[in-house]
Amino acid sequence: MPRCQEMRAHIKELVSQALGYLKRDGELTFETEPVPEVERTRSREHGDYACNIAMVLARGLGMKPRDLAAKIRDRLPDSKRIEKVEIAGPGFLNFFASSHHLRMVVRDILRDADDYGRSPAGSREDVLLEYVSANPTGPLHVGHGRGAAHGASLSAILAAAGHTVHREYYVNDYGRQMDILAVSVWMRYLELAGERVVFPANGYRGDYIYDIAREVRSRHGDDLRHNGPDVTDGLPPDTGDDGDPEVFIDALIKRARELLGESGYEACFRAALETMVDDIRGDLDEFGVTFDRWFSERSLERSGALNRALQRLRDGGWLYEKDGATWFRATDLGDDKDRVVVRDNGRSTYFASDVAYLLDKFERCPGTSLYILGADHHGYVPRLKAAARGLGVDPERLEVQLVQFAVLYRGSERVQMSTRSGSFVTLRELREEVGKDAARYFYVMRSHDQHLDFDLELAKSRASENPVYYIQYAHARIQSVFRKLGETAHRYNPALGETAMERLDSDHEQELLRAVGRYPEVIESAAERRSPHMLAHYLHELAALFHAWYNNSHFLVEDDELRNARLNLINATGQVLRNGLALIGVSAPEEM
RNA sequence: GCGCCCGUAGCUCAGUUGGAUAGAGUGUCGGCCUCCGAAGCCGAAGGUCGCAGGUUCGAAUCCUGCCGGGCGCGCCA
Repeated sequence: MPRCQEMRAHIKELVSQALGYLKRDGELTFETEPVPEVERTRSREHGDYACNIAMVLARGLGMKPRDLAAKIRDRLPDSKRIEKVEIAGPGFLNFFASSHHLRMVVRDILRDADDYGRSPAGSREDVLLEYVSANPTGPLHVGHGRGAAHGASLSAILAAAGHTVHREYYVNDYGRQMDILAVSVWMRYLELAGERVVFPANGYRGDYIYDIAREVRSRHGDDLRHNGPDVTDGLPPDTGDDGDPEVFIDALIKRARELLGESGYEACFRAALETMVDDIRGDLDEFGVTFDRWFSERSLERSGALNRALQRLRDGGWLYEKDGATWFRATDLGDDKDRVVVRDNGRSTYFASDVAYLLDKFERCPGTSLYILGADHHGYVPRLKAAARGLGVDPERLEVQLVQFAVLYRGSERVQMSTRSGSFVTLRELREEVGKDAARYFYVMRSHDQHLDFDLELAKSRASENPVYYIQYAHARIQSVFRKLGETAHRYNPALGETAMERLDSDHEQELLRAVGRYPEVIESAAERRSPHMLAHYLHELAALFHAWYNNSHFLVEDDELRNARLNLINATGQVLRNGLALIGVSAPEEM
């Protein structure tokens, strides 16, 4: 158990005991046992921890808060971890940590090392996170990047806080878009084979389609080749006055299935799907974003999960037939309209798959199922909640986190994001330009429900204005001090430093001690609020405290005790920076 | 029209679920390298927390109504 959590629990216990004494002696009476809340203070002058119990209870007891606070303080048991307790402001009890406590914090960090700040695995509920889940119809773009960075960072933070985490990518390999992709590949294949065919207006036009087509050609030769006229004759017009690209592409898909047969069509389809999923997986791997499972939408039908989910809704009386389709009575469950689950052509909808996947998640994960969605999907939330209710699952177990868009800037100039204009749009290009570390940090440095202005120039800057370099530089500087130490006659002696921790009495040192001790609370809080940006901010703050101290005083002094005490503190600081950066997928360089 | 999100320093944003004198970065201005990495530090200036009510010991935070911005309302995925 991290010491700071113990500290808060410790103070709560002290206050509870004091209240108990007051009650026993008949000085106070409560109807229900009060539960004290203890929080970190904002500024040093208010001590380290504050308790507002006197303000909460004063009214019911007909007392002035400060008077009550004084009574409580007088009965607080002694603790070697508390230096003093003051009454301040409207009635706060301010607790000042003793130097003994601060010494323990550094010792714990150095002892726990990479595990400092981590709670025991499995000590909290299971959480299944689904993130990215972009359609495998093209490369990931910078919009997906934020969801990926957010999901990966949050997963790591939740795991560090003791949750058992399941990370999943839902592969939409079932719908019409995939058919359009398959046909796009086939059309390029025909083009490469020398057939004269006009590419459909609604097809996927990216160069990667040619790559896949070439792959199909090298594997199947001319086996999938058909004459141009056979492919397009008799189809409705694609473009022009009475053309309709939507109608055309559907007809083309039908024609492709007829001409190619099951196995030929499947060849194009599988080549397209596998290439795209591999590409996305590789892209995310390089971004430090990984998954425990890539969940195939198609598998829901094959495994019977789809029918099982629909049957469950039917059993609950939530399905009805109308206009040849099967509808889900979502309006009775909080949604604003009923939803089709099986179309009049007999094919199930995307939403039906979602219901089945949702049920599957609930069955596999006993805790919370967390969706990380782009903000443009917020309209989807009520129907997911309705689905949970319809399945007979507590909708509280379904949690949705909406991630707002990222807007790219080059300096003050906004980067137009258009596939057509060719101005860069893929995540891969972003990584290549600014690097993985900067991209990961920038994506999570703002609250997920806030729009993000992503400045490419700033992300590439190698100066303190760039928060990533600023934090990494603090870490590199710390390692540099130890390298420098190696060039002197002195050797680092942590045990000696530990006996002299009370020598760290300057404001800079005290602030830094407080900050490194706060780290486990930051993890806990960031996990609870599902807010990786809290960690990003904390790391910047920690780096700032270090830089200020570094510029203010010298570490490699002649005094053996003081030098080793200071080395202990910067060693602990480096450890915390490393641990925190690891959670948001940013490296902690030894030198820069 | 209905629904969701957002309005905090010139700009970009925090604000520990209702606490103390609202904080960082950046920009502007002024300082600091004979010294462990100046990729850094110190200081100054900068605010009607969109507006108006309400809730209470206490509101940037919760409630209501406006104003302004973004997004969503398919038998698409």
